[in-house]
Amino acid sequence: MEISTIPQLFPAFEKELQREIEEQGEIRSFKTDEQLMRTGQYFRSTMLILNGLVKIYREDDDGNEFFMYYLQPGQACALSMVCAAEHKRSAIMAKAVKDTEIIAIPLHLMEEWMGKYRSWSYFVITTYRARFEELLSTIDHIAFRGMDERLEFYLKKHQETMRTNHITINHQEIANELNSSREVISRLLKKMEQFGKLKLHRNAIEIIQL
Amino acid sequence: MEISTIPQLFPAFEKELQREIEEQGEIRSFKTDEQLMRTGQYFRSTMLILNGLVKIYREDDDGNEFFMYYLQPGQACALSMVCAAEHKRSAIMAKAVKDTEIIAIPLHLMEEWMGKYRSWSYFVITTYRARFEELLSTIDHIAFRGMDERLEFYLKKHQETMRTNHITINHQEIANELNSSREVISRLLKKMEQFGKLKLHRNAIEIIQL
DNA sequence: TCCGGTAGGTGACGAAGGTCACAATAAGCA
DNA sequence: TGCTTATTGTGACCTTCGTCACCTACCGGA
Repeated sequence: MEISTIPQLFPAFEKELQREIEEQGEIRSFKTDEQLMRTGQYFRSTMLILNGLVKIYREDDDGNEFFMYYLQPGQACALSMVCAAEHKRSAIMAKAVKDTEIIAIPLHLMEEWMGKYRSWSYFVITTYRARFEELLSTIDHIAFRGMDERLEFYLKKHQETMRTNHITINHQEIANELNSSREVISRLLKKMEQFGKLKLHRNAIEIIQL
Repeated sequence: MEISTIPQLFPAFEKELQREIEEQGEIRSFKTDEQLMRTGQYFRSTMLILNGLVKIYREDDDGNEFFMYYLQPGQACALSMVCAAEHKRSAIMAKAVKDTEIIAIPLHLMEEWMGKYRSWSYFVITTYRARFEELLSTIDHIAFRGMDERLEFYLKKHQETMRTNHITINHQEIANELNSSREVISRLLKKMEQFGKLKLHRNAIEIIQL
């Protein structure tokens, strides 16, 4: 795993802020598939992604998990900001999809820096903005689109984020993330294969043309 | 319409900021059912609600409108902040449901105040937070719940926001806002009436017990 | 090589919800 | 009062999607 430094990942931050992050932030590591946070958990810190890759899910009471968006190195979890600040339970679940390192910023620093560093308050706002857009786009899909379009969008996102046409995943997992069922996903994938959009393998999907 | 002053609506703002808003903001009035912003429009300002009531919708390409949440006096449109700052087209539509007055803050002031007034940057972040939560709850409903639950939630929200058990609306409009069809809504409402949850009238619904 | 486990394929069926056609009311107005 | 229009009610039918049952293909280890 390549080590990325704070200055590299957050070049817009003031030198002083970068130093504070390095000194006061607590680095935590997660293995692939490990959960960074669980639904119902309380937050006492917000987290910046250093390296790896994280997926953010919404869960309902029955444990269904619904994939919302990816978090990449250099990004922060907007939800952890919301929850930390409001002393509320987390309403989402975050899972590492690669081995991942994050740096945790305690709540009191987060607040303090808001007044102290312009680049920090700008970063926080930009983070909200970006996630806001993602959520809107998610709403679009589930409100207006059918499962076929949503599946295609899901694969496209995966392809772009992982920068590969070879997706290692099984149908059941996709079904979980789209809050659907394995059979439905299998059928739709088969149809897409017939249209020449992709090729199906065991435990893997090869994207041809979406 | 009662006139609410800036200090009354935004008591947390510094005196100086309140004065700037009064001096530099541009007050605009909208009649009931008038659109405050349309999908595809560019923003050059953000808007604070002074009085009245605003509904925020997401629209798709075919003109279907999907109700997301209410904005009340003292609140701001988070989306207008996003869009204004990113020079992006609006992805949402806002409609006055009562006669409404807003005060428009030009983009450059919005940015300037971020550094100048702590209460302003706090306000902006709180606004994002609140809308973020609304969106998450919206996603929950459309991802995990059936139309029956969503209809009930919709009526509950209306009841709470308007502080009345007498809702003046027809079935077609509800269907539009939930991205469903009139017949489905009529059937579900009828069922709810049979359960004693409400009473149906022409152009109106009387809520008994939700 | 055999066997068990996992992944994927398929048909049958049902529920939810969208669509169409048309009937029944009620409100408004000439 | 009678006509017109907007609103609501209803049955038939279709599509999408979830579920169940069961089958097939493949992989990996004993």
